[in-house]
Amino acid sequence: MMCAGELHSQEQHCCTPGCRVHGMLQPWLLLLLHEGPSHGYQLLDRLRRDGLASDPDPGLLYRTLRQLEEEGMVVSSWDTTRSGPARRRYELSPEGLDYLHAWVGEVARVRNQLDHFLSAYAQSFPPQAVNPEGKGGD
Amino acid sequence: MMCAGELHSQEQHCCTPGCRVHGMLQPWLLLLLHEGPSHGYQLLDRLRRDGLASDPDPGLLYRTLRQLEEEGMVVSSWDTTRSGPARRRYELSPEGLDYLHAWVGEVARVRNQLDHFLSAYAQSFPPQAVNPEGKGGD
DNA sequence: TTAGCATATATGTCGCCCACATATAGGAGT
DNA sequence: ACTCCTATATGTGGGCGACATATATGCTAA
Repeated sequence: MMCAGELHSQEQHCCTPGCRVHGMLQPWLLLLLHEGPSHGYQLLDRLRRDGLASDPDPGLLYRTLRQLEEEGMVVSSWDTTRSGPARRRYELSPEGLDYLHAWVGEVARVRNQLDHFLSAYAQSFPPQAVNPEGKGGD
Repeated sequence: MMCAGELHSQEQHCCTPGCRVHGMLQPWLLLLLHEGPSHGYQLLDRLRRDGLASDPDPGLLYRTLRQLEEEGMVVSSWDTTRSGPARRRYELSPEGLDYLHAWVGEVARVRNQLDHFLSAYAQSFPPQAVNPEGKGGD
């Protein structure tokens, strides 16, 4: 995690100003649900193991699922077949599938923007440039 | 820009929920300032032409520059040598240069995360997979 | 029995970044 | 005077993430 403040002072307990994947929870949930219906806690586990860099916040996850439901991207139903607390079973809707596809375009675009930045940086700081012309790099 | 709501209802005047480059204004400013001192309005122009996908918000830009100054990443001074309104000349500090380098690592990490998502998506939706085994894809 | 733990869902609060609107001011052209 | 361009700055509101906390079910150990 990085934050301008952290280079010269303490914390700022929150949300890492600076770069991070913002809003990637939604597409990850849509993608995981495309593989089959699931419930919040399980999605949390799958994200922990496979998806996001750091532990997704349960609060955010459940809020995001409810939001996706409000928007019609997923459909939920209570599942009380198993013992233990009732769980909400989420299922991807056709709209949700469309949304997932649309998301991918956005993500690819963002990735290209990051590439663009990294290229621009690489131009300003040529990696190990041993240049025969003798022009100074930095 | 994309927003779940936009697929089935109207607007939400603000901030594109969904994916976007979050917090990339800072590293872009640091990178541009590495090429030489500049002032806000000029940075805005350079970003418009070269950097970010969409017009950066002037308000955000000036706020970000002041924030970077508070954090010691840039140093500013008034420039009244030219006619017209006074302008603040921003210059990258050594700390700012360190910060830029740190940023690049973050950006690369995020890019890898986006790649990871795109790969996972590609696995779920194999591109044009004409599979000889005859197994249904979707 | 009751205390603790894992499972499972949910809300409160705060901070950051972004979008959009607006304010201020100097200088140039009409 | 009025408008436009340059240039900097603040107000306001929203979305998402981080962290804390509340709730309830069921199992197990003391």
